[in-house]
Amino acid sequence: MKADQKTVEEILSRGVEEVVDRAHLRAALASGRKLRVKFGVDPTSPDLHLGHAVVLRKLREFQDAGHRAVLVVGDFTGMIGDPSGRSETRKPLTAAEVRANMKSYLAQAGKILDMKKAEVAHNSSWFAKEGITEFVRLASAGTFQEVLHRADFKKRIDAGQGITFLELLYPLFQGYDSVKVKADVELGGTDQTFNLLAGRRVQRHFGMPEQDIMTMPILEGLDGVKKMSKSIGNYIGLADKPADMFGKVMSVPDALVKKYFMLCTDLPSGEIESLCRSEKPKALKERLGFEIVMLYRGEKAARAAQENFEKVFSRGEVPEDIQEVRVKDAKVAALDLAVELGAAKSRGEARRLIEQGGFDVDGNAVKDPRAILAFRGGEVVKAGKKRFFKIKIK
RNA sequence: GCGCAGGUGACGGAGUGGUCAAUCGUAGCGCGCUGUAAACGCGCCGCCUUCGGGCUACACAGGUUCGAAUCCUGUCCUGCGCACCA
Repeated sequence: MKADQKTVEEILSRGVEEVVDRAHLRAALASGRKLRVKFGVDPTSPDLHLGHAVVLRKLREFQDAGHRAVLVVGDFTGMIGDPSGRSETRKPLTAAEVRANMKSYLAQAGKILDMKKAEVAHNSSWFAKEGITEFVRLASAGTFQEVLHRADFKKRIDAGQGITFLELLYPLFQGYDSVKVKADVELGGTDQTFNLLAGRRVQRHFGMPEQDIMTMPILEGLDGVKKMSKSIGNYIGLADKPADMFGKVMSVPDALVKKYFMLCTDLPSGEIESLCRSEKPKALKERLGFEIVMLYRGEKAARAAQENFEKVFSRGEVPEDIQEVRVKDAKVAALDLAVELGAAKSRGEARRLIEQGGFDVDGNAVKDPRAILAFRGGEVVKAGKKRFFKIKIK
């Protein structure tokens, strides 16, 4: 395996926040040696989004350069819960939850990684076996002060919140994974910096060469401020329908478009630069949406998504494929229909939606919750700006 | 274990016997403007309602009172201090 210098530099820089030890990793990449690149998978999230993809895409780059991707499923550490960036103690997962999450996770990761060439390890396979002696040895790999100086712990301490022993130990456990899989490199988001560095320390403690670490920027979600995350709901899921994916990209604040291009598409950096200079924000963002959908769903789906967007949101027409909903009766009160369609969580919310003009049938706003609507089938009901339902009579 | 402080809606955080379904901010939702951007404006934001109102809520369980998120008792949970070094 011969790595040309350009590839090496691309791996080291594109969408990368920090590399430790940079010179060492550069040399390792240039050496032609096949590196073991570790990535820790959080078993709490069954659904992947573009934020996860940032790191996975980097991992894919390593794969393409001939290196070995090693996914470490944190099924054991998942029972502890990574304290990184957390403002409170996490509740542990059960074994069954972890299993179900991982199945779905790995399937989605396959859209980015070459799973045939990847190695998947579960850290329960060693943690469940190790004895207390090994635990004691591990527990002396780091110091208390070190951990307490972490910004996220400091914040919790200042805020008067609790931190459990287990959380304190988390970085060491994760570092131990690096020992067991003999990692040469470990990837993660910048929020993982501390844990990744702990991996180096633990490896040294166990008499092993230290891994290099590489951190990727955290991708902000649709709100443009908070980290993309499922629980906040500001994410673009890899499993989202093409139209949704495209639409969500369009709702990303302009300021983030360039970052998204760099981290979420395959366009060369130079081309991104010139596009950003020449294109208007809207056109630029459409291109971004197209590129992203294409990556996960193919060019055809990307075109369709873009056309659908033009049609529905630029021209205010009805989308192509609307969710068809069977309705029990041909005659229903607007309020009952809104609830039946799932347009609102409660009757009160549905009432509000209707009264405030956010509910219409074939383009005609219905403002009276009690209005009786008669359907023949095929009518299109719109709730808010984005949700459409096609009525089908049973 | 003892002492102190505290547990209020998605979150932050008011309220400390009636006028409290609970001020305010954030988030969210709808409408408007627009490029499903940003900024801004208006409205909404516990559940049900025949729109009169009804019901359930302020950790949990009891109690005092005509009346409690507000007072008392117990339980659970959280933080801080003390308890060893002094």
